[in-house]
Formats: sequence, C-alpha cells, structure tokens
Amino acid sequence: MPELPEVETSRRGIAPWVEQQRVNNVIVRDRRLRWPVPDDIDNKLPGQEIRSVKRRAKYLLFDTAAGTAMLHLGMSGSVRIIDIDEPAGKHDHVDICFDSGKALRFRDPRKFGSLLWTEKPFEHELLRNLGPEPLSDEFDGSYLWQMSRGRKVSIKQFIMNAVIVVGVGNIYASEVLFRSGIHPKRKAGRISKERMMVLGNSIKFVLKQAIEAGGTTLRDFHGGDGEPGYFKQQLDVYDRDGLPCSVCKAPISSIVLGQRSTYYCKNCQR
DNA sequence: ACTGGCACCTGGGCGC
DNA sequence: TGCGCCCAGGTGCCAG
Repeated sequence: MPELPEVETSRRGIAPWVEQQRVNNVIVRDRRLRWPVPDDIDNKLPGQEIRSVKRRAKYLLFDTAAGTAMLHLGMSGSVRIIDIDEPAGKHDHVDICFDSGKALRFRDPRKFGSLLWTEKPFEHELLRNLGPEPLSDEFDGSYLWQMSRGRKVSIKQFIMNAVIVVGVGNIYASEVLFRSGIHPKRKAGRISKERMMVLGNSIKFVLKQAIEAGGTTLRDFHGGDGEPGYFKQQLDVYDRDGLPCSVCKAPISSIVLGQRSTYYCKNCQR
C-alpha cells in the first residue's frame, strides 16, 4: 500500500510513541515475510532504546546503540501503536513492546514487507544503491534529465525506478505525470530538459501535498496515529478510469505499463 | 548496461 | 451463498 507519503505519515505518527522508549521485548508471530525475520530482532532489540525513527526511501529505520531495525511495509503493511495487551489479529506478525506499556504492531496480510537488522544501515545492500530522496536538494529536474539520456524505458517506469529516485510508487507516478502534462508511455530519453524540470517540481509538489494530507487511503491504510490519509480526494487520475479529467473533462484513460495500472488524460498529456 | 517479465502472498470485489 | 477470476499502494531477480 504505501509509497513515500504513506511511509512518512506512518513515521510521524509512531515517532512520539517510540523515540526515547526502551524496548522491553519483541514478539514475532510469523517470520515468513519477504525475507525471514532474523533472530537479531528478538535478541538484540530488547533492552535497547530507540534513539530515532528515520526514513530512507520506503524503509523505516529504528536506530539504537546496538544497531538498526529496518522495516519495509511492502504492498499491504502498516504499523500502529497499541496497548501491549491488545489481542493480535491474523496478520499481526510482529510487536515491539516498550517499557511504557505501548507496543509498535506490524501488520502485513500479503507478507511482501520485511523486518531486518543491520549495524550499518547506509551500507546495507538494500539501501546502498538507492537513488536520491525526491524531497532533497540533490534531486531535481536537471538530475532527472541527466539520468534519462539514452534511456528507452517509459517515463513512468523511469521515475518508479528506485535507483533513479526513491519513493515514487504507482499512484504518485500517474499523478505527477498528469500534473506535468507528460504521457506516461513517452520514452524517458526523449523528454526535453524543460519538461523534465516541470516533472521534477511536480514530484516534489505532489509528494509534499500528499504528506500534508496524511497519505492516500485506498483500502485500509492508516497512519501510526490511526487516522486514514486524505489525499485520495486530491487524486486527479489514479483509479479514475472513465471519469472526467479535472482540467479538460475528457474521460481518464487507463493502460498497463510494466504490469502496473496507469492512468492519464489523453488530452492533457503528450 | 538496459529492459521486460516473473515471482512472492493474501484478501476483496465482481460476475455468474 | 459460493466459486472462480481479476485486481491490489513493492521490488528483487532472471534471462535476453
């Protein structure tokens, strides 16, 4: 479910309940996530204080003196704060319980998420080769333009490639291309610098707006504070097949690109 | 070096 | 109600 805004919303929601809290114990009910949950999680985390909860790409990083727990929400994962005695549901795979009597509960029906342990997060193989954060100063349209020269992939797949830039998933890829007036199938290497500048700005704008709205709730996403995200109301094209374009009123089109549903306006996007 | 396609897993919504 | 089918917010890995 989560793209960058949903992960960031989750991070902000849980941080006040987790930072500076000491882990009492960890309950792992099912290790069979995308990768098996390592013993380190139950062995090394208890007794540690969470110094900070940070985010890199779509990973939540729980920093302690002994190492860092890396949590990825996959397609269907979510986290929330509970009282430690709250009964666990079928897909509540992990609880990180604090001395405070609260716990961080990780739920993930599809099990595409992961919970890993590392001592050097930024050297971890899953993080090492990631592209820049879209909201950082090192990312902008001229970077996108430079990286895209000679590339034949569609611009949509290009911006969803985490080696190029992290955090842009299937919803926001369609949204930022609409805002930029760029057809999702256009080859990345054949977009002018001027248009790439617009795209770079759109990525920053849309992601920021979505974070402010608390993310997008399509099904059951909720931030760590239990509130759903309200960005769905601001989606211009995603999941709006056949509905009128917010600008020109032409029906929104849908196609499949790289096995993912893709939405755009035939009129507004070239 | 790129590109496209598959895989992992479970549940929800739809049509019959 | 039940069944079968299609779809779902991610991403590592494989072959060409």
